[in-house]
Amino acid sequence: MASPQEQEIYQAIKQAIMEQKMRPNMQLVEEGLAESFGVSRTPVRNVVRRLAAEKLVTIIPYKGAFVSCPTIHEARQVFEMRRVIEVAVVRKVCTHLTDEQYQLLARLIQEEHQAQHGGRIFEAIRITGDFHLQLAEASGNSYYHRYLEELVSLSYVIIALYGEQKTKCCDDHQLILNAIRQGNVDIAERLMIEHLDEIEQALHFEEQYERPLSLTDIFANRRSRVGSGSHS
Amino acid sequence: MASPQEQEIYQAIKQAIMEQKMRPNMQLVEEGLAESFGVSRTPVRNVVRRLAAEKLVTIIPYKGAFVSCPTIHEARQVFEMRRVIEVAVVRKVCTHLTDEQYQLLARLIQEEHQAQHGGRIFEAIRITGDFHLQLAEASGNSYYHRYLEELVSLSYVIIALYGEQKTKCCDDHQLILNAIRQGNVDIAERLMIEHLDEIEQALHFEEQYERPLSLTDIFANRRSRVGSGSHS
DNA sequence: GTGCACAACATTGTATACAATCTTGGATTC
DNA sequence: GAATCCAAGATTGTATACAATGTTGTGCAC
Repeated sequence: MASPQEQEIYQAIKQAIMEQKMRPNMQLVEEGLAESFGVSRTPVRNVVRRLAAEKLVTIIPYKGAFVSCPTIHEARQVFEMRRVIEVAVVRKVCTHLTDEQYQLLARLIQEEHQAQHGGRIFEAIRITGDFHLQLAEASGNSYYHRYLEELVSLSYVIIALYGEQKTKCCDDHQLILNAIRQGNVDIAERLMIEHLDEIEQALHFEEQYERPLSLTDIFANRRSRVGSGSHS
Repeated sequence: MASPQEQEIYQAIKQAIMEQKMRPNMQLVEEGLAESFGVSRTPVRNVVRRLAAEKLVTIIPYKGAFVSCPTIHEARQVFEMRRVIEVAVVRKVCTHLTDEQYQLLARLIQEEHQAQHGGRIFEAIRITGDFHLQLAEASGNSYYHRYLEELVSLSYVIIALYGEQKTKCCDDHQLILNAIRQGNVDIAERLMIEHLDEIEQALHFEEQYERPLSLTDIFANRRSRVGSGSHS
């Protein structure tokens, strides 16, 4: 759809965000990125706008593009949407999973384990997402995959913001895959919901943990205090 | 998010596609559009790419952008996805529809009736879509609305391709709204599914009605015949 | 007459230049 | 010393120019 050059830039920036090399609220300056990739601003601009359409970055007119910093509220919406889509995916896949697709998913789980044990944490996280996406792909409905790709990307950012760094939920995928393999629709659905709930509940969504990272929010209640304190 | 200028161009082109002023597979030439709107190619280009991200147009590199022409297969996927999302929307809205939201939806239904009776067919179609979108908005989860907006737009194109021009399903919306108002989750869900199924089944999805409009497809089986006929 | 090569054209892809807007720093005024 | 205004800088938004690519038409060879 887009030119191969743009596709490359898109993948690079997206991966940088997902691997937390670019943290939420960090600015994406077009000229800087253009220089890094050895191209002009034009293709970079297109990519940034595409990422904005996917809500991975937020554009403020005449100010700049920033890595999105989902609020707790938005994060909950993302996981709610994931539940809806992934339940539909699981239910559908239960009825017609080919051997080939099964093998692919099983291998992903194995790779995830290996990365986990090898301490390659970002690879493990990436593969975790790939499992969900591959499952969506197996459903045969491209919209499940398309929308889930967006939601999974956002999940990475959300976990970066509110999650603890350790990831453990490995067996869940295997259990889900087993249930699907056996065509156990209701069990597979239940397991998927529990799995997603587990991820969501591992996040620090209590108010005190909110990390807005936008300065306006951080110092929102300061104004009244300034001037009343004793500054030496 | 995008500049107001681009937003205007976006709305205009999108509406033109939805009102069938631009038919599937028609090319969107950037310079032509730019001239129409009195701007340069740059903002038009951004809009076209945005529409491509929404699958409303298809870009072929170095060739052009064309109004999408969903296949029967893709159309079915769109309606499957709609069912999943809209069922979730309806179930959620059942539990917390405010009076204000109810009034808004009731008024949309009324407007739809008026447009229908007044013969303003495209307005009626537009309002039909607005009802579904407004319902999604009432759910409070912006992702329902975001994705549904895409799917509803595509539905217009699909109906343009495979549907008959008469639209009748008016009472459905009222029945759904009543069920929601009464908090009847299961009935509301059933009605929504039936409603969407009705729309889908009103489409001519039999093979003989497929209108690909891409010339390669139209004349796919011609080659063998050429030369064997008697051309005077 | 048919098939192929090449050139002209149309259209998109990319780079660059300029305009619009926001932010920041300093000078001026009180 | 504090507040305000204005100018300089930084960054994005838009327009234009040029390069890459695909399409179409024409002429030549056979």
